[in-house]
Amino acid sequence: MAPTLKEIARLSGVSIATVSYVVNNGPRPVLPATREKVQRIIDELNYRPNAAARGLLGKRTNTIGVVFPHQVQDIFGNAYFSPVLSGIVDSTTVRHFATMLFTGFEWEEAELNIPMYCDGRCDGIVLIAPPSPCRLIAELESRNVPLVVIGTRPPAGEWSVVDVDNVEGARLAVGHLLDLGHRRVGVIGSDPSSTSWPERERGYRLAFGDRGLEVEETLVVPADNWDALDVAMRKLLDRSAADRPTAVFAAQDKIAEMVIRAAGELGLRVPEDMSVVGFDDLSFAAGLNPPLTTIRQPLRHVGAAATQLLFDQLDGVLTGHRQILLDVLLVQRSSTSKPSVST
Amino acid sequence: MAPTLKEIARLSGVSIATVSYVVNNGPRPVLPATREKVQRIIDELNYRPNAAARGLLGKRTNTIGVVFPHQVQDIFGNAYFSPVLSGIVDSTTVRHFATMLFTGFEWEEAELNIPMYCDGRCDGIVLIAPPSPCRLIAELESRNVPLVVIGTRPPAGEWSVVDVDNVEGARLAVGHLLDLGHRRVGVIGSDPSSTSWPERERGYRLAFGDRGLEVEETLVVPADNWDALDVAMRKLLDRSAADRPTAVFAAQDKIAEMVIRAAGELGLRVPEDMSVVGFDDLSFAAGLNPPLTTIRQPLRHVGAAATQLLFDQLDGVLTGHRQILLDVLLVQRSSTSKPSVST
DNA sequence: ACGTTTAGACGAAACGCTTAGATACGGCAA
DNA sequence: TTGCCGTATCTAAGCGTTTCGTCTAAACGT
Repeated sequence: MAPTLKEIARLSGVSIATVSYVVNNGPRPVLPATREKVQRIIDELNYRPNAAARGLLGKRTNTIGVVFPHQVQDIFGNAYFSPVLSGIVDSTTVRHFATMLFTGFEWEEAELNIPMYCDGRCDGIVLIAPPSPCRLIAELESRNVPLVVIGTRPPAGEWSVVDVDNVEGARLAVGHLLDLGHRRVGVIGSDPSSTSWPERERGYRLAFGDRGLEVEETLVVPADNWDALDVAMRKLLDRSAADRPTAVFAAQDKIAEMVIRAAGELGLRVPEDMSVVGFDDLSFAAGLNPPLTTIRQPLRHVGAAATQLLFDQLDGVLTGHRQILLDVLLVQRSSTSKPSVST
Repeated sequence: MAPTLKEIARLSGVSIATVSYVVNNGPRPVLPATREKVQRIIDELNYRPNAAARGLLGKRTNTIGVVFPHQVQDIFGNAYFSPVLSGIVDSTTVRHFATMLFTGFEWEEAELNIPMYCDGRCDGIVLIAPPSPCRLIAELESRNVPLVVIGTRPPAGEWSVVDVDNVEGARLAVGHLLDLGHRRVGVIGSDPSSTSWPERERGYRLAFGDRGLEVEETLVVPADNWDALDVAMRKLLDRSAADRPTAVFAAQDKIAEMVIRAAGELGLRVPEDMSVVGFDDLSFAAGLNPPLTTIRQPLRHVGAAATQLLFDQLDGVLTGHRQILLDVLLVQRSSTSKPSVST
């Protein structure tokens, strides 16, 4: 059985208060001789203060919770979640915090029951990509649980958030296509469960505006949900050569993959007949055929920044909410080229 | 702030003991009328019992810890760890347990300091692939922390373990090669930090024995460590055509990948000039060129079984240690074929 | 009508820790 | 000598639970 303060106190002939002072270095002075005597016993018994008892005092548990309320088969194979979590764990480990994982459940389940990360085992929560209007966030805030959200922006600064600069990323991606000489640039996207799609669409429009060009509205093809994507894609690609876009900005790498496949089925070569740009730079993007030009998100950094923000909140360095937007990078591979002259 | 038992008791006009009985359904009877009254207040305030306080009573914290004491860049990209963890999290979530993650540190660090998963925040620990003689395991056992180890077998049943049947897997892999008609079958392996290599070598020998064949000792090439692998590989492959094995069993997929590359550099085609079998069936194996014939480990299942074993221990269903060996599967892809007749 | 059982509720101890308040004691100035 | 102060230590309260022992009053058997 694990030794306790009382045990140490008994063995070293002092009170438990004194032992506590030794363990925590103060806040009261301890005679060096006493300190050393107590420390020896502590080392001998491999004593570790009980986290539950400490937590009970309203003190820190040195634990943060990571909540990813989605059901995916192999969650850790998930190309988005995995590097983000990696960034989080790195940061917490450095500070000798533990990371608690809550995942594998449906979102509704978490909304309904007050979930277990509200029961005081965590000092704070990192919530990854929750749907946007969200009772859970309100609940956590009302219980004063320090909270940082990744990827879901608040309508009006109601919570702290770390996200990637979606607008700028899309602007970069589409700008790249326009600068290559493309004019008929389509965009296809969908992501009802997150705030990223509208922003990426905005970036698309900005890229045109930057260059004094007009957006051709028939080339903007949002899909209400993931299933509607196939239909949307046909709508965009299955046209006469004149109507067809010469380049497509897919708002996610996964969609880009589908676009490339669909193009192939229609007998279009990428990039000769059609350029494709993605967004995310998930791990599979470089392995596509052709390797995908895309926007790289600094996902590990997103995780690290969120953790840091949470720590700042815990330390009281930061009060109120803060929004952090991380920069994004255009990665040029082989799925984009100048439009063929035959246009 | 989160509501407490006392708060609920005050609001519903009963004692905290009664509220506790309501929350936990017994073990003492409560008048239905009282129960309902209390329950209403509980629902209203979204009360959740404080985990720390419960933990303090020597009761359950409903948390298990997962320890993976290795430093990898993208730990969740790790093809072994990721599915195992996935299996663990699935199982814990079903039982409404939380999963605590300890990783990102060097093994020595964990050995030295008594690490934080010994401080009572977890009901039990799943330890993934620790090095074999291991102070930490002893420490945990001495503190009566329920423990299940994945992948590292105890010399003599000192701890509970879940592992894949390495012997049988290697036997299957090598048997496959022998049954194809290969006789000069090499084996190359290394994994000083785990117990799997010796077992896989044993399976290799058994496959020969099963068929009344003799092992050619010059074709058995262990490497002391990961760096020595390159040398070992040359030793095995860089020979005259007559001396060279016509097939190689690589004790890990990663090694198989290296073997295929090395073969290419020597001008050997796989499988025409040399067959290669791996072990693990990590996610990249199917994507190799050629797609790798290998032994599939049921990794998610390993995680799930370990968790179940831990739960059994927690429930007192199981006392003492238990060893679970999971079955393994030969996955035939294109890196193996009959030996060319020109032999 | 009496003691005995039982259902239902309460009071309080205990879990291991932190910390504010109390105490003991030696040294110093008056 | 007395009083005061600072230092080192101790005592004890309290964190939010669970649970055991106790208490009350109604139900029971005789």
